[in-house]
Amino acid sequence: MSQRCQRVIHWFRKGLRLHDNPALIEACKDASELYPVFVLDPWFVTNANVGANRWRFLAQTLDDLDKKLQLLNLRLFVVRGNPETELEKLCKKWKITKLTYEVDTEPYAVARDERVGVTMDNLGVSVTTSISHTLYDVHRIVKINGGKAPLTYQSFQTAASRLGPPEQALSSPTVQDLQGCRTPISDTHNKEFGVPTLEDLGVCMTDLGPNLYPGGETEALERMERHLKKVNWICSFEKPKTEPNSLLPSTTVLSPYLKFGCLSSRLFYHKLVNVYKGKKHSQPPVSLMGQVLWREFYYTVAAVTPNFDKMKGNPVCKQIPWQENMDYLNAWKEGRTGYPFIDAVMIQLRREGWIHHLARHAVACFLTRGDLWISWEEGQKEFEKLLLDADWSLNAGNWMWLSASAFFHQYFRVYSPVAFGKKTDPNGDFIRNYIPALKKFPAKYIFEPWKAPTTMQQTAGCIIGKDYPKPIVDHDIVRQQNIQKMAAAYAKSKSSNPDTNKDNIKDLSSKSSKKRQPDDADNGPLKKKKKS
DNA sequence: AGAGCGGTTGGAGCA
DNA sequence: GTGCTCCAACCGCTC
Repeated sequence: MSQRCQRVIHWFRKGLRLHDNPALIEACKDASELYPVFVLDPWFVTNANVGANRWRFLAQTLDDLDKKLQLLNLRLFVVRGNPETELEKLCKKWKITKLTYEVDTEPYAVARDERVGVTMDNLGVSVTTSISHTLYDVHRIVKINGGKAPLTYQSFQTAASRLGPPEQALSSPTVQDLQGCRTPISDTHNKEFGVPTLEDLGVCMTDLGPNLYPGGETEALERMERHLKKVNWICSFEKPKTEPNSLLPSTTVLSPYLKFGCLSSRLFYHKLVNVYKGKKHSQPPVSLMGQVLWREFYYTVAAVTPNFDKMKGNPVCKQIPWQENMDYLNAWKEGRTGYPFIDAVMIQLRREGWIHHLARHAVACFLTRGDLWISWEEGQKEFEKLLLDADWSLNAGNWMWLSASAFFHQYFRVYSPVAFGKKTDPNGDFIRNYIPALKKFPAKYIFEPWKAPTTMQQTAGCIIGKDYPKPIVDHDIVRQQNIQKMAAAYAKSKSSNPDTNKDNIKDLSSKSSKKRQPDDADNGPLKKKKKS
C-alpha cells in the first residue's frame, strides 16, 4: 500500500463519471487530500455553441457527479474561469502536489492541456493522465495504419483489430479505496463551488424542451442496463434498419452519455461482448458494437487531421463551392422548408436535443448536396448547438460524410425529403406530432401537402403557403442540378491538385510520429515498404 | 501499378 | 416484405 502523501486535484472535463475512470483511481491511490474539480471554461460559454438543453444536461450531470462523490465523502468543486489560471490559483491555495485528468484528443483540449502542463511544471505539480474516453489510444491506431488517418471504416477496423480488445473497464472507487483521504470542505462550499443552476448559466428557460434524456452517470448506467436486458434486440440490431421517425427512439440514445463520458465506451463495449457471447449476433459496421467503433473511427481521424471542423485547410475534405443563402439556412434551422419530414426533424432537434441518426442524414443531405447547397459547416454549427450528444469529432466527421466531402463519395445517392420518411412512417404520425398544422392532412399528402387539392387543404384547416410554407426548393430540379455541381467539384479536385490531400496527410503523419517518437521507440521506426 | 472490389443507411420500378 | 436492376459512376484500398 502506498503512503498517502499527495494533495491531489482530479480535473473532470469529459469523463464525468466514477466508473472506468483510471485518472480518478490514480488520484485516489496516494492522496491525503483529494479535490475533484470541474472548470466551467468561459471559452465554452462564448465560443462553443451550447443550447439550453445541453446546458441542462451538463448541470444535471455535474449534480449527479457531486452526489456520487458525496457517497465517497468527497465533494465536487465547480469553478468558473480559464482552466489554466483557475487551476494555478487552486494549486497554490490547496498546496497541490499532483494533478490527474483524462486525455482529451480535441484540438482545443490538446492546446489547453499543454498550457496547463507548463503551468503545473512551473508549480512543481506532477501531472498524471489516462486514456479512457476512447477505447484505444487513437494515435496507436494511426501508427498501425502507416501513420495516416484511416479514411474508411474497414481500414480503421483492420488497424484497430491489431490492438486486440480494449482494456477492461475499471470499477468506481470505493470508500475503502479512500480510507485516510479527505476533502476539506468549507461552510461556504455550495456558494463558492456548488454546481451551477440554469439561472447561473444564463440559460433561457423558454428554450428548454421536455427533459427526455436527463444527464448523469446514474441515468447513463440505468439506460445502458435497460437496453442490455433486451438480448434479442441487442443481437439482431442493425442500424440501417432502425427507424428515423418513430415517436419513441428506435435506438439506445446512449450518445449524449458517451459524449460527456457519463458512460465509458469501454464499459459498453465489454457489456456488449458479454451479451453476444455464445449467440449469433449482428456485426460491425451495422451492429451496436459497430456503432461504438464508428465513434472511435471519427475520434481517430479527427485527432490527426488539421482543421477537421472546416473545409479549408482540411486535407481529408473535398473542396466544394457551397453558397451562402441566409433565407434557406434560416428556413432549414427553423423547420420551415416546406418539406414536412425535414421540418419535423428540425423541430424535434430544437425541442428535444436528440434526433435519430438517419434523420440527421436526411436533414444534412437536404442542407448540403441534396437541396440547399449550403456549406456543411453551417449545419455542423446548428447541430453543435442543439444536440445533447454534439461531439466535436463525430459531428464534423458525419457532416463531411453526408455532404460527400469525405469518407462517403457516392454523391449521386440523394435522400428524398418526401420518400425517405414514408418508408418507416407511411401515415406521417411523426410529422403530425411535431407539426400540428399538418395534423389533419390525409396520409397520401402529408409528406407533400402542396400537392393536396385546395378543397382538401381547406378541410384540413391548413392552406399551404399561408398556414404552412410551400417548398422553398423543388427537390426534383435542384437534386439534378446539385449532382452536376458535385460532379464538377469532384472533377476539379481530381484534375487540379490530385496529390494535395495525400501530401498533406503525409506531412501531418511525419510530424505527429516525430512528436511521439519517445513513446514509439519500442516498436521501431515506421517502415515505408509493406512487403519485403 | 492500375483494375477490381466494396462501400452502415438512395430512389424508382418491377418481379 | 424482399430482392433485383437501373440510374450513372464516386472514392480508398488491395493485390
